[in-house]
Amino acid sequence: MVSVEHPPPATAADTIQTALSVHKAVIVIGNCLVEYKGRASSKLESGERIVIIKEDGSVLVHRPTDYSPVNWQPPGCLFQTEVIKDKLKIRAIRRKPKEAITIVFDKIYLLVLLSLVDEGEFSLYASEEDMQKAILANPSLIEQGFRPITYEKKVEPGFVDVYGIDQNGKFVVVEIKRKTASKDAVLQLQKYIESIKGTVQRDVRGILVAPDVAKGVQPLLYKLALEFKPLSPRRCAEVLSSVRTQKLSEYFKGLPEL
Amino acid sequence: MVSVEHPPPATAADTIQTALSVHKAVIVIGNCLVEYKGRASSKLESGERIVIIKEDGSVLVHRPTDYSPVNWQPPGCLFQTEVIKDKLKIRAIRRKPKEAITIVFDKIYLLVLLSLVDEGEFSLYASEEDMQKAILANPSLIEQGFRPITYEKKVEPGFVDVYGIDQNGKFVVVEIKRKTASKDAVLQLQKYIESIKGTVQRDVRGILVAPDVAKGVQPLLYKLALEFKPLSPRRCAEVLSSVRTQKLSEYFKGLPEL
DNA sequence: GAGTGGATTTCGCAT
DNA sequence: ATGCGAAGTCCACTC
Repeated sequence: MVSVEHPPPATAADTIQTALSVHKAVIVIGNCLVEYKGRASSKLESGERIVIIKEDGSVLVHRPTDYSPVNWQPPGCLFQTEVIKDKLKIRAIRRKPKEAITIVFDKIYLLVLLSLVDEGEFSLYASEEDMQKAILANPSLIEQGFRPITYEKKVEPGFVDVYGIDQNGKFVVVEIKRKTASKDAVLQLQKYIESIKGTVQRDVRGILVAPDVAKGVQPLLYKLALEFKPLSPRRCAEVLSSVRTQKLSEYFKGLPEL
Repeated sequence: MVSVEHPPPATAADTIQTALSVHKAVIVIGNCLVEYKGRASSKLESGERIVIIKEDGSVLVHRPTDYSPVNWQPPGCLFQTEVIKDKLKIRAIRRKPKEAITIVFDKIYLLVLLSLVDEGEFSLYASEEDMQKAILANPSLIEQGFRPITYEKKVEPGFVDVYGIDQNGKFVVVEIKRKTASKDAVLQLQKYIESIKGTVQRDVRGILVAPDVAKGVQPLLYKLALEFKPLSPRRCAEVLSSVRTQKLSEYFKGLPEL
């Protein structure tokens, strides 16, 4: 790791170009302008920012506040550095979609060159997929006697999260949301049920699984004769922790055949 | 701006705590573990990363690749630093939703303290809102004789982007997408039309405005008797550039009353 | 404070 | 490659 305070622009330009060519990451802190043209266009007037260029060719321009970068470029950019009138100009270009950002520094406070090594594994729990897995692994989370038949079943308007039979032999369509379910979720579920009702003779129940429902959703559920089963992603992650495997399809093994 | 290479953990802890208390930004580069618990949970094993803590209490943990941070915290966090067994532990906590990330550094390569000043104005062109404005300012972008009546009109399933009358007095519902329109966009438009047809006696046309449509959308449009008007955000931004005002409502002024 | 929809969304998976 | 939907989405705006 190399860090240089207040490097002259020419030095900075060379250093950055070299670093990028050997796939090192670069951090530049200083006063700059940014322009973007591509899917949209943007202009950012002069100010002090943190710019990160990663070894995969992604770019981030961060202002002093906010979670999200004010300008950026996803991985895969080509770079070009240049000194114009004592200013450092960095241009990052992407094909497909064709777009580019141009960053012009008139002051550079700090330049950092890095070669980070990061083999650490990242695992995330309690996604919607985890909820799906938990239900397949432990169908009684829905209700006593529920038996899943398929997951991600294709019906005309889209894909049903989980599809199964209840203890009375009725078909059950399960729609899963990891957050408070909105009106949209209910309408989606309704669409699936309509679609399935058109193809089978049996009764079809619809169950919305979510930690909560938005206001005004409860009456809608009642009106459409759909059911709600409260279930949090956290709870699902716990249930899953004892039987966690890799793929969703693994959870499907051994489900009762219709 | 202060940058320190390889600071001892105790010094780093104090420095960071002080910096955060006076709302300075901090960058820490080193080898760390990250754990997150809140809306979901995650664990990130040991590796070298760039951590940015901004003055507004947002946190970013960046790996050597990728546009998006592997872990983060939106603005408004409270911080706590600590040294345990020669390791620097940083904890960022947020209420509402209740969540926290914990970052433990066992090696610190670089510590940077910053007080960035950034008053630069940011402007973005060619968003979906720009397309809406362009159409209101120049209705013939849709077709000869089209007259907008309202925008963001509330109908049961949601909001209609632009609503108007064609030269034959038929109602027109316009759905705008700034990217290739998917099946979803068409179904949304269809929902609006159904809803409006239920309340008026006149014919209602549906026009999907987008730079392009996804494969399989064309037949769907035909089947539902909807129309497609190709229009790019870029083109709209150009049209708009000559008449750009501030608010969407400004473009609505002087629209013909029904 | 909750609900709704856009984003230069990004990301991942399936076709 | 394209399409489709989820995301610890974030964010701004409305009610």
